[in-house]
Amino acid sequence: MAARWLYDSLKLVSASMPPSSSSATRATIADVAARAGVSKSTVSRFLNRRDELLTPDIASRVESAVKALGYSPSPMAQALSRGHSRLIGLVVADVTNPFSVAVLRGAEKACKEAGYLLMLSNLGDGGVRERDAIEALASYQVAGLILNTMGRDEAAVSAAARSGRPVVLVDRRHPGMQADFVSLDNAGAVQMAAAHLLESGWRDLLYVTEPVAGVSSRRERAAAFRALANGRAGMKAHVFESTPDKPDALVAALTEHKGRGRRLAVLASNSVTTLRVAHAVAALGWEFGRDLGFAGIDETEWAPLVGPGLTTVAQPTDALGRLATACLLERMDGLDVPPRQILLNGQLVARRSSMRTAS
Amino acid sequence: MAARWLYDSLKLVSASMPPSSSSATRATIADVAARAGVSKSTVSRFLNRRDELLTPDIASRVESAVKALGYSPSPMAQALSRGHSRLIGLVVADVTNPFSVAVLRGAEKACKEAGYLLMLSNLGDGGVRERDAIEALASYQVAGLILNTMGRDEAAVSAAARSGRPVVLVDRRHPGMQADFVSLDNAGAVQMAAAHLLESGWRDLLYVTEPVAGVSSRRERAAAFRALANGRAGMKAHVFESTPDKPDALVAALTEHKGRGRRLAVLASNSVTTLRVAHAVAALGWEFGRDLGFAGIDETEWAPLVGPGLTTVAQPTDALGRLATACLLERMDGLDVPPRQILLNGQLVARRSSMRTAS
DNA sequence: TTGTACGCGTTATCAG
DNA sequence: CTGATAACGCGTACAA
Repeated sequence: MAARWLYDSLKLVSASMPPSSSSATRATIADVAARAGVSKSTVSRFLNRRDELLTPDIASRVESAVKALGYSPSPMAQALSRGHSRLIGLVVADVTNPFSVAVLRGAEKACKEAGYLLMLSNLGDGGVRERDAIEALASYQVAGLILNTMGRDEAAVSAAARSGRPVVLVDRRHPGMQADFVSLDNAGAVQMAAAHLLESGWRDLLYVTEPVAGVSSRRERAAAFRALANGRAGMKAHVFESTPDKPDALVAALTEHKGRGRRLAVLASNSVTTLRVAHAVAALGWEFGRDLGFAGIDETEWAPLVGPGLTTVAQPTDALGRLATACLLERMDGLDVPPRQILLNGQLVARRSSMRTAS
Repeated sequence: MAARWLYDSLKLVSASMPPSSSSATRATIADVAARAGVSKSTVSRFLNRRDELLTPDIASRVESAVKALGYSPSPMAQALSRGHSRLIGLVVADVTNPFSVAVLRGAEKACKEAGYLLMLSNLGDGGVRERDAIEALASYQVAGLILNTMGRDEAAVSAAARSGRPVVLVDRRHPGMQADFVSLDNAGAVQMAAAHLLESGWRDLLYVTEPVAGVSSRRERAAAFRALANGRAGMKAHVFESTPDKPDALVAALTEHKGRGRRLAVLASNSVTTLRVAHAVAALGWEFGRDLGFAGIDETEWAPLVGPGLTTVAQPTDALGRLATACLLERMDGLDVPPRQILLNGQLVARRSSMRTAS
């Protein structure tokens, strides 16, 4: 009875308000119900499951009430009620990395198209652990998680599992995590770049990578390079792990390997190492194509502008982002198959850094 | 009475569950209350307003219950109840722009430190209007909005106002929007760069910008350049609006202005135009420092690597992002002063593109 | 087909 | 100082 009274009073209040008054507070489902002279459930049903038969009369009344009030449901309340929101959590190891941003961009587009919003969590160098990021996101009842992380945090795996939400990994695998995986075909990309360098006449290849420990994509690319090196005769191949703190080491490695022959080319693991190599080459006063061959994974807007132009393998970043989202959406939709693996091909963008110039 | 019965049964249920059982569903405040043998209100008070005196005994009981259950409140439910979430909405015109990403990074850090999460909305080229983005974010009860947008959408202003949340504008003003504004000191940056070029011996300055229509930062920078040009005698100054679709126009403009004298330098409005100019220069076979002086706003990781190194004015992107969030936090905290304007100084990074080389 | 009543997890207002 | 109870806005069995 008390509830009944309250309901009626609500009805009066909202009915006595000017139709499209810009009241400080947004219209609720109760307002719509009152204005249409029906119950909240009817409005809810009309909004969610239109297929369920509704009396045409009532349906149109609700419809016009919704329109008149400019009503749109509160995602928060929906999330609380349904147990999950229309939010997708994205954990990125480093938003500074152009690759991550490009993927992010693709994912954001796909999310928006599907009516989802993106919650972003960046694990800068700062202390925030992957596990915490995942839990923070999960506490917002995200519908799913896209992870592009360091991949070392063991606790992250359990946190992700505990969240009970579908997860998709991008670029970096996470041992033991039950999730779809979307990535560049790393081995293929490395082979493509290396083959291109060899065909262009370079004989000694130096693979420059960030420390591979713990990061699957780095490990896979380096492994592919090594495998390749073993396969071919008459080619020298070395791997150098570069760290940001001591650029001199890279310069030293470059000069050392160059000394052995006149056909040294560098294969850089990604845009970060590409940058380092370019710096080292500048410091040495060398020129790409003449003193050193070069190809690197990751296309960037500046690749054409450095030296004579840098040869790269472009990743399909947009597709990666979109596919990751697509996987998630399928899982949310109930798809129940074993973890999938989606590998996309890179595309070689040949520029002059890989072309041998008269010396 | 019915409620009482329900409450007791709940107590039993949760009490009969293994303490740290990984139940599928997270612990709620009711679970904690039951375990501690107190009411939900008490737990809530303990969590939110510890200052209100609590009996030590009860406090410790609640504390241990919280710990035992690994309880943490549901932000969703809190938002529903409080009327606002611990979410901050960020609308970016173009995540592809490194400047935006850098700001985003600073903002994300500051948010995380303050216990807020970032909801991202990118307005790619795609049809999504600013207004829709703001409304989508607002519907999630965001505590505040950081806007770095095109600034043309009139509807956005009203949408932001209607949201009732504090707003801070970054880099781009929005006419009529009641909000704090955080940005580079555009006039100062342009003056700094121009002065540097003139001091370095360049006499004819060409300012290259994206179309200024509707974007405040572009307009302000261009205006500053024009003002400067009027002030100094013996210096020629022109403005060129570059569009992405026809790069030839830029090449033409460059050759045209160069024809008039031998001391032409370009001042690029941001990293986007810098890229375009670099492409044009490459196409012309010119060399920075010898055939053309150059300075551009926006420091990038590749600036040192293009040609002899590009002179730039670095924006304090991280500070911009942090300050924007700080403004927001203050407003959320109730600060009620007229819209503020925070202008930060750029920093000149002199490289060889601005140094005249023997020709 | 439509309405009632309750639950989702918190906070806040009041009694006690 | 603590506890019952009503919101917050919505979805949904269940009843009618």
